[in-house]
This record gives sequence, structure tokens and C-alpha cells, in this order.
Amino acid sequence: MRILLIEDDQGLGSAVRDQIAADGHSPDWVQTLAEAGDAERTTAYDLILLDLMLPDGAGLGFLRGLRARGSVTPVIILTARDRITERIEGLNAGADDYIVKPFDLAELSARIGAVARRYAGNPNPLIELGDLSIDLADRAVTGPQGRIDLSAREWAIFDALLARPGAILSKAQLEERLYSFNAEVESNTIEVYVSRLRKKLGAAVIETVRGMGYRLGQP
Amino acid sequence: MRILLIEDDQGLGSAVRDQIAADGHSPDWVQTLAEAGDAERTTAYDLILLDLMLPDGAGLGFLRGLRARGSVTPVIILTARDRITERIEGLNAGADDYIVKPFDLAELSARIGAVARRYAGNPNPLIELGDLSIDLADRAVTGPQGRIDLSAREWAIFDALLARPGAILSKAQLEERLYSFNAEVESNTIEVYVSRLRKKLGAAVIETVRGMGYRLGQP
DNA sequence: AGGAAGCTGACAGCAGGCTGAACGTCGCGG
DNA sequence: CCGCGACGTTCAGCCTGCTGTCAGCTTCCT
Repeated sequence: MRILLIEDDQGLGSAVRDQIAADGHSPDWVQTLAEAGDAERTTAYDLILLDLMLPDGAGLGFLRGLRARGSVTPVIILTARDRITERIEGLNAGADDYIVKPFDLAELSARIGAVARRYAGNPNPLIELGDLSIDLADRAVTGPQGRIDLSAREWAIFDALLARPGAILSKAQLEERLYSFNAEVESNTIEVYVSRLRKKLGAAVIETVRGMGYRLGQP
Repeated sequence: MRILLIEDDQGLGSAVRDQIAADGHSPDWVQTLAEAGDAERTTAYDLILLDLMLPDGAGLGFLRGLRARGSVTPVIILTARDRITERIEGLNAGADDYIVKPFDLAELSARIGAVARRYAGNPNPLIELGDLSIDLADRAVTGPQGRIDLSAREWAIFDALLARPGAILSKAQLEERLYSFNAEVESNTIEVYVSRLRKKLGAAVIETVRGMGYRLGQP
């Protein structure tokens, strides 16, 4: 499942992101509502985790805007224990569930799992890309010759590109996806993995936009 | 599906009963273990919902007795959030799944639906995997040399993989299946069980996807 | 043509995974 | 009540193959 995490706190944010990843989902972590808006508009998320206390405005407005645009993406709000009014307003604004901070990570997993199970009945959406067939939930890529195995890093990059078809992702953005800390300087790791992906999946799968980054190829 | 609900609390019991009925199943609600024993012996249930906190003795004993008599009826246990030990003992005693109280009724429906779906392929859903033949209802695996016995934990992991053929399940996901709390750091329990399963069932049964998790092998 | 950006084959190091063995625990039968 | 056996868990040492770096090459733009 693709999950958007909107949380400004560094420690909590990274912990939650890691937990989501460990559960086999694909987290995108943003720290402001501005970024959240961008991410939400360009990517089809299966679930949004929204902290209601953010620096650049109330998360409630974001949630209302989302619902006003007709989005039905499940939203779980994160709220402090003493903010009961906020919680109720959140549910009224269209949140599906809430978690009170501080919360246990296992608790979070359970709630996310509940959402995942709700989707479990539906058939897995298969993404078709040229002669490739990708199952996000299963993390499986199938080509004309059968299944293609990707390593963890390869999948992370491919998954990031799949999330925003047509969008250009910079090397820095992709790097951020691979490493929690973006201290990576002077390394061509991303290029290496793009190269490996092309070798496995076909050269057309990933397009290079010189000076800008990479983009999913059009089949 | 005929469902036996063992729950002493009036409010919760009736709510759950109504929910089950609303889902199109047939609930029998009893409030004591004595009644439960009578009901279970006289009726063939497809599923048992068992609260572990009951007035006339621990529900665990009931569950053990049930399994000792050779019953393979699926059992979902209801347990309080802080009773982790109890939950683990429940799974050890042969429970198929657990739900943490307080729970959402939709969550309950989802779990029941999962069980229903699992046993939908009546009478005996036999899964073929290479030269293995797996009977989900009986928890029995048969190989070329005859029946292979799996312990509770071994089965739990194998079952989780069987439920999603081709999908990659992370260690965290499998761990969650065993304990429900993933505060587990620094433990290679999953690896050990995978190792044992491979020894019993053949190395090809479970594939390792380095850095991501495990996947059912393709025969 | 020249430089910058990107590509890719090779390779060493190491994190992650495997597994035999030992230990603790629990339920059951005597 | 006690011992036995099965099961679950931890530990340590080994092994595998992913990962990241480098160097030399190609491609693209001015």
C-alpha cells in the first residue's frame, strides 16, 4: 500500500516511516502541508496519515479540501490526547480513524493493517507498463519471460517512479528514498541502480531527463 | 456460516451478535464456558469467537480442550490490548487469529469474512504446491513420504505465505502474525522457522528475497 | 571540439540471512 | 508432584550476494 505520512516532527516521522516500510508498505513522508498537497495531487495514495498539528496551518483544512475535491482516500489523523475537540472535528471533516499521540508503533501497524484488509477483498491493481506487469502489493514484476526479481534498492527506486508516472524525479529525491539521511554527496549510486533496472526490465522503462532526473518511460 | 460467540459482556455480546447476523451469518451467543461446551458438542460450527476473559474459568482451557479433542474449527480469540501474554498463549493453544478489544465492528466483519473466504472452497480446500499437498482446514501437510507435522509457529508462517502466493512478506509482517506486537528487536525467530520449514518441506518451498522478506516458492 | 552529465562492467566489503546447538518453558502423563 | 518430551527462542559462526565505489566509456549540448 502506498501511504502518505504528513508529520512535521523529525523523530516521530522517521520512526513511523520506518515502521510502515517494515510492514511492507511504501511510505512517502512530507513535513508540511504544502508538500502534502503536491504529493497528494500527483500520486494515488491508498492511505493518508495526517498530523493535525503542523507548522504551516491546520491539517483540518487540508482534510476538508481533500474531501471537497471528492477524494475518498482513507485518512487516519494523529492527534494529541487532550485535543478532543480537534479529534471530533477531524472525524466530522471526513477522517476515517484517529490515533492519539503518543501511540505505540504496533498500534499504528494494526490500524494500517485494518485499512489494508479492507482493500484486501479487491483484486490487486495490476500496473501495465509496456510488456511488463507490476503488482505493487506483491512486489512482483512479470515480463514476457516470467517473473523478474528486483533487489530491495532496485524496487525502492522503481516503486518511487511508478508512484508518479510522467513526473520527473531528481536524483536527490530518489536518494532520499533510499537513505533516511540525505548526506550522500558525490555518489552515482542512483545511476548504477537505474542502469541495473534497465538491464532487467528493458531500456525503455526509465527515461533520463538530462540535468533534471528520471521519469517512467511511456510504453 | 454458523458461528459460536462466547462472550460474557452483555453490551459487547449483543452488538457482536447483531453484527454477525447483519453480515448474513448465523450466530449462537453463549455467556459461559459451560454453555459453550454444550453448544460446541451438539452443533457443527464453522467458526468460534472466544473471549479469553470469562467468569467461569479461562477460555484458554476451553480452546486447548477443543484442540485436544481433534477439532479443527477455526477459532478467533478476543483479548484486551494489554494482555499480550494471553494472546500469545492463545495462538499457541491453536487459535487461528485474534482481535484486540476494543475493536471496530467493521474490523470484526473483515476477520470473519477472511475466515469465510478461506474455507469457501468446500469441502476440503486442498492446495498443491510442488509435491506437497496442503489441507488448510485440517492444518495438514502431506508430502511424498506421507504426513508432515508442523508446529503451531511453523504453521502460522507457512499459512501466511500460502494465503498470498507470489507476494513478498516482510519479516515484520510475519512477526506480526506470531505476536501482534513488533517491539521485537534483535531476534531471528522468523529465520529459524523458515529454516525449519525448509528442512521439513523442502528448500524450494520458501524463497528468500534479500532485504525484503520471504515468498512462497514456485514448484 | 570540448566539457558536463550519464552509463555500465568489475569488484571488494559487509549486512543480512542460514543453521546447528543449547537453553528455557509449558503441558501432559505417570 | 515430578520427569519427559515437544516446542519456542537465543546465540554464534558461517556464507551469500547485494551494495556502493571506481574507472573508463558514451551521449548530449553548446
